[in-house]
Amino acid sequence: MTTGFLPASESCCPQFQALSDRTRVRILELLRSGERCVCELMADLAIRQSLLSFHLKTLKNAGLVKDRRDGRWVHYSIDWSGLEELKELISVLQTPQVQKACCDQASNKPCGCDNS
Amino acid sequence: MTTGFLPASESCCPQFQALSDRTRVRILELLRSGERCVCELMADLAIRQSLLSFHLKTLKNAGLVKDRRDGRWVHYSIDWSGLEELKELISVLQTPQVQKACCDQASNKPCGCDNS
DNA sequence: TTGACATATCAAGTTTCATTGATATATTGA
DNA sequence: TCAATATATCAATGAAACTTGATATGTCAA
Repeated sequence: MTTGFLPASESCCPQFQALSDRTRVRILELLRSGERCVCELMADLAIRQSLLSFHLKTLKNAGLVKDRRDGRWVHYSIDWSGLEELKELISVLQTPQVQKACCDQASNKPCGCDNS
Repeated sequence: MTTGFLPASESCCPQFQALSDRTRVRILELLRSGERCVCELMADLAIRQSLLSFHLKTLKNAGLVKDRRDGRWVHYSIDWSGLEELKELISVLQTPQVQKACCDQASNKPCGCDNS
Protein backbone atom coordinates (compact mmCIF):
# COMPACT_ATOMS: atom_id res chain seq x y z
CA MET A 1 0.00 0.00 0.00
CA THR A 2 0.98 3.61 -0.50
CA THR A 3 0.60 6.68 1.65
CA GLY A 4 -0.36 8.80 -1.33
CA PHE A 5 2.65 11.02 -0.65
CA LEU A 6 5.94 11.40 -2.44
CA PRO A 7 9.12 10.10 -0.88
CA ALA A 8 9.89 13.74 -0.17
CA SER A 9 7.80 13.99 2.95
CA GLU A 10 9.07 10.67 4.24
CA SER A 11 12.77 11.34 3.90
CA CYS A 12 13.51 15.01 3.43
CA CYS A 13 12.67 16.55 6.73
CA PRO A 14 15.93 15.81 8.56
CA GLN A 15 17.84 17.52 5.76
CA PHE A 16 15.62 20.59 5.78
CA GLN A 17 15.70 20.62 9.55
CA ALA A 18 19.49 20.55 9.46
CA LEU A 19 19.52 23.63 7.27
CA SER A 20 17.00 25.50 9.40
CA ASP A 21 19.75 26.73 11.71
CA ARG A 22 21.94 29.64 10.66
CA THR A 23 25.08 28.25 12.27
CA ARG A 24 24.76 25.02 10.31
CA VAL A 25 24.30 26.84 7.01
CA ARG A 26 27.42 28.84 7.84
CA ILE A 27 29.31 25.63 8.45
CA LEU A 28 28.38 24.45 4.96
CA GLU A 29 29.45 27.79 3.54
CA LEU A 30 32.83 27.43 5.21
CA LEU A 31 33.19 23.91 3.86
CA ARG A 32 32.60 25.13 0.30
CA SER A 33 36.30 26.00 0.20
CA GLY A 34 37.22 22.45 1.20
CA GLU A 35 37.74 20.17 4.15
CA ARG A 36 38.16 21.84 7.55
CA CYS A 37 39.02 20.43 10.94
CA VAL A 38 36.81 21.16 13.92
CA CYS A 39 39.27 23.58 15.48
CA GLU A 40 39.37 25.71 12.34
CA LEU A 41 35.59 25.84 12.20
CA MET A 42 35.48 26.72 15.87
CA ALA A 43 37.78 29.67 15.30
CA ASP A 44 35.83 30.89 12.28
CA LEU A 45 32.44 30.57 13.91
CA ALA A 46 33.45 31.69 17.39
CA ILE A 47 31.26 29.16 19.13
CA ARG A 48 31.95 26.66 21.88
CA GLN A 49 33.42 23.32 21.01
CA SER A 50 30.57 21.22 22.36
CA LEU A 51 28.03 23.32 20.49
CA LEU A 52 29.95 22.97 17.24
CA SER A 53 30.18 19.25 17.80
CA PHE A 54 26.41 19.15 18.20
CA HIS A 55 25.82 21.03 14.96
CA LEU A 56 28.31 18.89 13.04
CA LYS A 57 26.58 15.78 14.27
CA THR A 58 23.24 17.16 13.14
CA LEU A 59 24.61 17.87 9.66
CA LYS A 60 26.25 14.46 9.51
CA ASN A 61 23.07 12.64 10.52
CA ALA A 62 21.25 14.54 7.79
CA GLY A 63 23.80 13.32 5.25
CA LEU A 64 25.04 16.80 4.43
CA VAL A 65 28.63 16.46 5.69
CA LYS A 66 31.18 13.67 6.03
CA ASP A 67 33.99 13.35 8.57
CA ARG A 68 37.46 11.88 8.30
CA ARG A 69 39.81 11.30 11.19
CA ASP A 70 43.45 12.21 10.63
CA GLY A 71 45.45 11.58 13.74
CA ARG A 72 44.03 13.64 16.53
CA TRP A 73 42.10 15.85 14.13
CA VAL A 74 38.74 15.23 12.52
CA HIS A 75 38.16 16.89 9.18
CA TYR A 76 34.68 17.69 7.96
CA SER A 77 33.65 18.19 4.35
CA ILE A 78 30.48 18.59 2.36
CA ASP A 79 28.69 15.42 1.34
CA TRP A 80 27.92 16.46 -2.21
CA SER A 81 25.49 13.61 -2.82
CA GLY A 82 23.41 14.72 0.12
CA LEU A 83 23.13 18.25 -1.24
CA GLU A 84 22.26 16.89 -4.67
CA GLU A 85 19.53 14.75 -3.17
CA LEU A 86 18.11 17.77 -1.43
CA LYS A 87 18.09 19.76 -4.64
CA GLU A 88 16.24 16.96 -6.37
CA LEU A 89 13.60 16.93 -3.66
CA ILE A 90 12.99 20.60 -4.28
CA SER A 91 12.84 19.91 -8.01
CA VAL A 92 10.09 17.40 -7.37
CA LEU A 93 8.11 20.01 -5.48
CA GLN A 94 8.75 22.43 -8.32
CA THR A 95 7.21 20.07 -10.85
CA PRO A 96 3.49 20.62 -11.22
CA GLN A 97 1.53 17.40 -10.99
CA VAL A 98 -1.15 17.02 -13.62
CA GLN A 99 -2.99 14.10 -12.08
CA LYS A 100 -3.97 13.89 -8.48
CA ALA A 101 -2.38 11.31 -6.23
CA CYS A 102 -5.53 9.19 -5.97
CA CYS A 103 -5.35 8.11 -9.61
CA ASP A 104 -3.69 4.82 -10.41
CA GLN A 105 -1.19 6.19 -12.84
CA ALA A 106 0.53 2.86 -13.44
CA SER A 107 -2.54 1.14 -14.88
CA ASN A 108 -3.89 4.40 -16.29
CA LYS A 109 -7.41 3.46 -15.18
CA PRO A 110 -9.91 6.03 -13.98
CA CYS A 111 -10.44 5.89 -10.26
CA GLY A 112 -13.42 8.14 -9.73
CA CYS A 113 -11.61 11.31 -8.82
CA ASP A 114 -12.16 14.46 -10.82
CA ASN A 115 -9.19 13.68 -13.04
CA SER A 116 -10.86 10.59 -14.45
CA MET B 1 31.62 45.82 6.56
CA THR B 2 30.79 42.22 5.75
CA THR B 3 30.08 39.20 7.87
CA GLY B 4 32.20 37.00 5.64
CA PHE B 5 29.16 34.85 4.96
CA LEU B 6 26.99 34.52 1.91
CA PRO B 7 23.50 35.97 1.91
CA ALA B 8 22.33 32.36 2.13
CA SER B 9 22.77 32.04 5.85
CA GLU B 10 21.10 35.38 6.45
CA SER B 11 17.92 34.74 4.52
CA CYS B 12 17.30 31.07 3.87
CA CYS B 13 16.67 29.68 7.29
CA PRO B 14 12.96 30.50 7.53
CA GLN B 15 12.40 28.64 4.25
CA PHE B 16 14.32 25.59 5.37
CA GLN B 17 12.60 25.75 8.72
CA ALA B 18 9.25 25.79 6.97
CA LEU B 19 10.18 22.59 5.15
CA SER B 20 11.47 20.87 8.27
CA ASP B 21 7.98 19.69 9.17
CA ARG B 22 6.48 16.68 7.44
CA THR B 23 2.97 18.10 7.38
CA ARG B 24 4.14 21.22 5.58
CA VAL B 25 6.02 19.24 2.95
CA ARG B 26 2.86 17.22 2.41
CA ILE B 27 0.91 20.42 1.94
CA LEU B 28 3.33 21.46 -0.81
CA GLU B 29 3.00 18.03 -2.39
CA LEU B 30 -0.77 18.40 -2.44
CA LEU B 31 -0.47 21.85 -3.97
CA ARG B 32 1.66 20.48 -6.83
CA SER B 33 -1.59 19.50 -8.54
CA GLY B 34 -2.86 23.07 -8.22
CA GLU B 35 -4.67 25.45 -5.95
CA ARG B 36 -6.57 23.95 -3.04
CA CYS B 37 -8.86 25.47 -0.46
CA VAL B 38 -8.21 24.94 3.22
CA CYS B 39 -11.11 22.54 3.64
CA GLU B 40 -9.79 20.26 0.90
CA LEU B 41 -6.35 20.21 2.48
CA MET B 42 -7.89 19.51 5.87
CA ALA B 43 -9.71 16.49 4.46
CA ASP B 44 -6.61 15.17 2.71
CA LEU B 45 -4.30 15.64 5.67
CA ALA B 46 -6.78 14.67 8.38
CA ILE B 47 -5.58 17.31 10.79
CA ARG B 48 -7.42 19.91 12.82
CA GLN B 49 -8.38 23.15 11.21
CA SER B 50 -6.45 25.40 13.57
CA LEU B 51 -3.34 23.31 13.13
CA LEU B 52 -3.59 23.45 9.36
CA SER B 53 -4.05 27.19 9.57
CA PHE B 54 -0.86 27.41 11.62
CA HIS B 55 1.12 25.39 9.08
CA LEU B 56 -0.24 27.38 6.15
CA LYS B 57 0.74 30.59 7.86
CA THR B 58 4.24 29.25 8.42
CA LEU B 59 4.57 28.34 4.73
CA LYS B 60 3.17 31.70 3.68
CA ASN B 61 5.56 33.64 5.92
CA ALA B 62 8.42 31.67 4.40
CA GLY B 63 7.29 32.69 0.92
CA LEU B 64 6.53 29.15 -0.18
CA VAL B 65 2.77 29.47 -0.68
CA LYS B 66 0.32 32.19 -1.66
CA ASP B 67 -3.32 32.56 -0.69
CA ARG B 68 -6.32 33.92 -2.56
CA ARG B 69 -9.71 34.56 -1.06
CA ASP B 70 -12.71 33.52 -3.13
CA GLY B 71 -15.92 34.21 -1.31
CA ARG B 72 -15.88 32.32 1.94
CA TRP B 73 -13.06 30.06 0.78
CA VAL B 74 -9.34 30.73 0.81
CA HIS B 75 -7.31 28.94 -1.83
CA TYR B 76 -3.65 28.20 -1.31
CA SER B 77 -1.10 27.56 -4.05
CA ILE B 78 2.63 27.14 -4.37
CA ASP B 79 4.71 30.30 -4.64
CA TRP B 80 7.03 29.12 -7.39
CA SER B 81 9.49 31.97 -6.96
CA GLY B 82 10.01 31.01 -3.34
CA LEU B 83 10.88 27.44 -4.27
CA GLU B 84 13.19 28.66 -7.01
CA GLU B 85 15.00 30.90 -4.54
CA LEU B 86 15.49 27.97 -2.24
CA LYS B 87 16.92 25.86 -5.02
CA GLU B 88 19.36 28.61 -5.90
CA LEU B 89 20.58 28.75 -2.33
CA ILE B 90 21.36 25.07 -2.50
CA SER B 91 23.13 25.62 -5.81
CA VAL B 92 25.36 28.18 -4.12
CA LEU B 93 26.26 25.66 -1.43
CA GLN B 94 26.92 23.12 -4.17
CA THR B 95 29.47 25.39 -5.83
CA PRO B 96 32.95 24.80 -4.45
CA GLN B 97 34.72 27.99 -3.47
CA VAL B 98 38.33 28.22 -4.55
CA GLN B 99 39.44 31.05 -2.33
CA LYS B 100 38.77 31.25 1.35
CA ALA B 101 36.53 33.95 2.75
CA CYS B 102 39.38 35.82 4.44
CA CYS B 103 40.93 36.89 1.14
CA ASP B 104 40.01 40.27 -0.25
CA GLN B 105 38.76 39.00 -3.55
CA ALA B 106 37.70 42.43 -4.82
CA SER B 107 41.18 43.96 -4.69
CA ASN B 108 42.85 40.62 -5.36
CA LYS B 109 45.55 41.37 -2.79
CA PRO B 110 47.15 38.67 -0.66
CA CYS B 111 45.91 38.76 2.89
CA GLY B 112 48.23 36.33 4.63
CA CYS B 113 46.00 33.28 4.58
CA ASP B 114 47.18 30.12 2.90
CA ASN B 115 45.49 31.10 -0.35
CA SER B 116 47.81 34.06 -0.81
C1' DT C 1 -30.64 40.40 10.10
C1' DT C 2 -29.70 35.89 11.40
C1' DG C 3 -27.59 31.49 11.14
C1' DA C 4 -24.36 28.53 9.01
C1' DC C 5 -20.02 27.79 7.17
C1' DA C 6 -14.86 28.69 6.19
C1' DT C 7 -10.89 30.30 8.07
C1' DA C 8 -7.84 32.77 11.41
C1' DT C 9 -6.19 33.84 15.97
C1' DC C 10 -5.26 33.05 20.82
C1' DA C 11 -3.83 30.92 25.21
C1' DA C 12 -2.19 26.92 27.42
C1' DG C 13 0.17 22.50 27.42
C1' DT C 14 3.64 19.52 25.43
C1' DT C 15 7.50 18.38 22.81
C1' DT C 16 11.68 19.38 20.41
C1' DC C 17 15.82 21.98 19.77
C1' DA C 18 19.86 24.99 20.98
C1' DT C 19 23.11 26.21 24.42
C1' DT C 20 26.12 25.66 28.38
C1' DG C 21 29.44 23.51 31.48
C1' DA C 22 31.38 19.33 32.83
C1' DT C 23 33.27 15.03 31.73
C1' DA C 24 34.76 11.18 28.69
C1' DT C 25 37.39 9.25 24.77
C1' DA C 26 41.05 9.12 21.48
C1' DT C 27 45.57 10.36 19.71
C1' DT C 28 50.18 12.03 19.95
C1' DG C 29 54.69 13.28 21.77
C1' DA C 30 57.77 13.37 25.64
C1' DT D 1 53.35 5.70 30.93
C1' DC D 2 51.97 10.51 31.39
C1' DA D 3 50.51 14.93 29.99
C1' DA D 4 48.62 17.66 26.42
C1' DT D 5 45.55 18.30 22.67
C1' DA D 6 41.36 17.42 19.74
C1' DT D 7 36.88 15.96 19.66
C1' DA D 8 32.57 13.74 21.38
C1' DT D 9 29.02 12.95 24.78
C1' DC D 10 26.02 13.98 28.69
C1' DA D 11 22.84 16.38 31.87
C1' DA D 12 20.53 20.51 32.75
C1' DT D 13 18.50 24.88 31.33
C1' DG D 14 15.96 27.94 28.40
C1' DA D 15 13.88 29.01 24.07
C1' DA D 16 11.30 27.85 20.10
C1' DA D 17 8.00 25.16 17.73
C1' DC D 18 3.95 22.03 17.51
C1' DT D 19 -0.63 20.79 19.09
C1' DT D 20 -5.11 21.44 21.14
C1' DG D 21 -9.53 23.57 22.31
C1' DA D 22 -11.91 27.71 22.41
C1' DT D 23 -13.13 31.90 20.35
C1' DA D 24 -13.12 35.55 16.80
C1' DT D 25 -13.66 37.21 12.01
C1' DG D 26 -15.52 37.22 7.53
C1' DT D 27 -18.75 35.70 3.92
C1' DC D 28 -22.92 33.92 2.09
C1' DA D 29 -27.80 32.47 1.88
C1' DA D 30 -32.29 32.54 3.72
